Amino acid sequence: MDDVIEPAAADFQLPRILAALADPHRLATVRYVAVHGESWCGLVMQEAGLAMSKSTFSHHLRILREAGVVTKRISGAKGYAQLRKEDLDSRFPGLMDAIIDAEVPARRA
Amino acid sequence: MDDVIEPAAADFQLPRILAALADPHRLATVRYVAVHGESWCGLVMQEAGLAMSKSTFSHHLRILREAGVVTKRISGAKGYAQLRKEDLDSRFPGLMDAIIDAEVPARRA
DNA sequence: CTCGAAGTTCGATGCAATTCGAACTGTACG
DNA sequence: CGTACAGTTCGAATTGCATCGAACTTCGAG
Repeated sequence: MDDVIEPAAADFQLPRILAALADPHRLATVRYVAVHGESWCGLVMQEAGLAMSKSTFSHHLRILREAGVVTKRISGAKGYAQLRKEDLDSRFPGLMDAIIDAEVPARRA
Repeated sequence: MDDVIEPAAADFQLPRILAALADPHRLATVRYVAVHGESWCGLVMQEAGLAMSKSTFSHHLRILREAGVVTKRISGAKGYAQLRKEDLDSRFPGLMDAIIDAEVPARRA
């Protein structure tokens, strides 16, 4: 069921990581787990303002995992996503900090 | 003829910039001008190892310009591309440095 | 065991990106 | 002026991406 490959840090590919982060939904997801640490996927969807179906979110999370940006841990029926900050920093120092700390354009409620 | 919009730094959109950099060809282009400074487009195509038609390169350069990553200057019949380093740094400090300084995977000749 | 919650997978669909060649515009140079 | 060079634009073909609903698995709670 879970044959998603989460690559080792040595196998990270910059274009793939950038592509994973280039989608606004995925960027919001990454920002959320960057700030809140390991988070339950359901909460991420709610709190990160992602209006999409479960299957679509699952798809996006897969992209992030296969690029090496996040890991997923399963506990019971729930899944928890976490940013692979150390691995990312080891391969691309400063990249995630720059992206996470970037000024977020004001979003009107 | 040249109605490509090069956005002001204040209008930069992170997802768009990341998407522009996510393509290996465009990433190689950016890296080249980052190292060599303002460069003639023809040279960039040759030296950056881009095996593509002129029209395709023109397309990629447009993506980079519209995202705000590079500027183009026309001198006579030739065009010269330059990285908008200051503008990029002002909006996303550390981002371009991280990307430019990233270890490039060895490419076998 | 049964039910609901949590996720994944599977088509299908619609949209966007990449690529090319051909035709065009404009510059430089004999 | 005519030729070659530099680059853009325009379809057209191919491919990939985002999205959804439906069906399925798995876990936890009764």
